Amino acid sequence: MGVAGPGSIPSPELLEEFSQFFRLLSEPARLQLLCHLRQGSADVASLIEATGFSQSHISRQLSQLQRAGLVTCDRDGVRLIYRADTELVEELCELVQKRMKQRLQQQLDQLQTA
Amino acid sequence: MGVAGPGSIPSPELLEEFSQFFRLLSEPARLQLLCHLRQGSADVASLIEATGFSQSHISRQLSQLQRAGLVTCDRDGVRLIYRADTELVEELCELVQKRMKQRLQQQLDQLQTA
DNA sequence: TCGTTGTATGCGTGTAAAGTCATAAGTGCC
DNA sequence: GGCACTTATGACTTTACACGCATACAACGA
Repeated sequence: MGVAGPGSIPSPELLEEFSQFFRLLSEPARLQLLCHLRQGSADVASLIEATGFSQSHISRQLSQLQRAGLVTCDRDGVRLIYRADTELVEELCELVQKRMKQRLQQQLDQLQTA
Repeated sequence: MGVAGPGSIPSPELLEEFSQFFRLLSEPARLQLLCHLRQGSADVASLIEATGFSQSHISRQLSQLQRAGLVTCDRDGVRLIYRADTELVEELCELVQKRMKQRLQQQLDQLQTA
């Protein structure tokens, strides 16, 4: 039994929530930020340095991730130190990656048997 | 050790692939189609009936899902019977849902202790 | 309090993708 | 062959959002 019992369709609201979450991860910039934060907390300056994005862009993306609880921040004087809770994201990415590998392997097998 | 070794950032290409996959799930319409197909294979007519979307829209969404391997189809005469490989999607959604519950529970606890 | 530094936000632009309509392309039946 | 039916696709409009610039806001130090 999964997200909803077989035979039932999730409500539009729930579908919307799921899609909103996945939308967060559908932007390379946000995934990139999460990846950087995966290596440890970082202040905004270093994220700008690492990604090349503008300060305003990074600020917006981080606030989105923060709303979803994927990121938190503590103040260090004036600057903010961001930290990512990447456990979930890593699990999700691993599942997807596993699937990607499977698919590529299948395509490879098809080419070799042909 | 996760998607990439700690200390390394996934390549832009890999980030792009991940984000493309998540983008597929970031659209309620596509999630909805997957949910319907989760209950068993279905032809396009029934999907139109169930969702209210136009035929062309459904066709496009299904072709996107098909490219990603989340959906396959067999011919039955003129019409196409679609089938979903929803195992991955269900696992992903369960992880996300687990997280949603945690977050809501935390917020609830905060309200109750306050 | 004022200046400095760091972060958030209003505004504008550009682009990607949703969604519809009309129509082409494919499939089976006569 | 032609005809009915199902799916795919080109053209189009509309909407959502990334992204940067300028600027407002917040926090610290002199």
